[in-house]
Amino acid sequence: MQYTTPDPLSLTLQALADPTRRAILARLATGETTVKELALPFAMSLPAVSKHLKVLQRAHLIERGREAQWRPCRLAPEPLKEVASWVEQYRQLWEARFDRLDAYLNEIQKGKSDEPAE
Amino acid sequence: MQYTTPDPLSLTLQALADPTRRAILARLATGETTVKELALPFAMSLPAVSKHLKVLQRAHLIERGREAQWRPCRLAPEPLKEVASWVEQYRQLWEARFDRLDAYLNEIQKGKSDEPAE
DNA sequence: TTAGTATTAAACCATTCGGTTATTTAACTC
DNA sequence: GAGTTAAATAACCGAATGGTTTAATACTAA
Repeated sequence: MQYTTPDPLSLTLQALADPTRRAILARLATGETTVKELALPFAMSLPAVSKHLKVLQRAHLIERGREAQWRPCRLAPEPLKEVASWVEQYRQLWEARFDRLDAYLNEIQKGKSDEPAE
Repeated sequence: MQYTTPDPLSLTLQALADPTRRAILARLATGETTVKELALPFAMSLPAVSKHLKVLQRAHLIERGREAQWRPCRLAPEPLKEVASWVEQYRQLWEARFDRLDAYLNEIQKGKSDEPAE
């Protein structure tokens, strides 16, 4: 389905960048279930859901089992760790920006704004 | 460039799902700079980098300025907040999984494994 | 005005994506 | 075996992606 396998983080993020797939993960967070049941809430065909599951599986965000004619899916949240730690690198940056805005608003409050927030 | 604008979180995640774009953000975390300078580390043409910047801008992850013939880019980390809070929803799940593995390993250590980790 | 620099825009290309319908495969049940 | 159910696969489609090269735009500087 792809020429060069992307790095794991890109693979994870790309899998997460679709609302249907995130909804599937949210459903699976409440417990293992079947493809048919996963497909129920969505206005799309079963094969479409099957493809989404394949993308999630390729990103190691779900694992599949076998039980008679069912192929139950369960959440595999481990790859999310890498997403969390990647985004945490930037936390201080967005908080710094907030701090600056805070400081600016405090200045305004006091009536003397000598350092505008951009 | 797109028919229906996706939801903001999908837009952000999709923008992040490319190693070039994440590298650009990492560079911008150290300070504002120009397109040409941003393009230097990459083995691709300038228009390619320009397109990546457009994607990041569409996702509101960067902002552009104007200074003579340069269009300096600066990081706009706010959308990452939503990514952080989305992924945090799952933290207890991946930690729970670790806990279960921990418990299992403890059982093994003791020599009696009556509850295998799946 | 002309030349140079920074950047974008346009047109193109191959691949991927997200969906469809129709067909297969696999397992169960009668 | 025949029918039913669960799910995947195949073949197709239009749009988006990530890249290219070539041309245009915007500004500076001589």
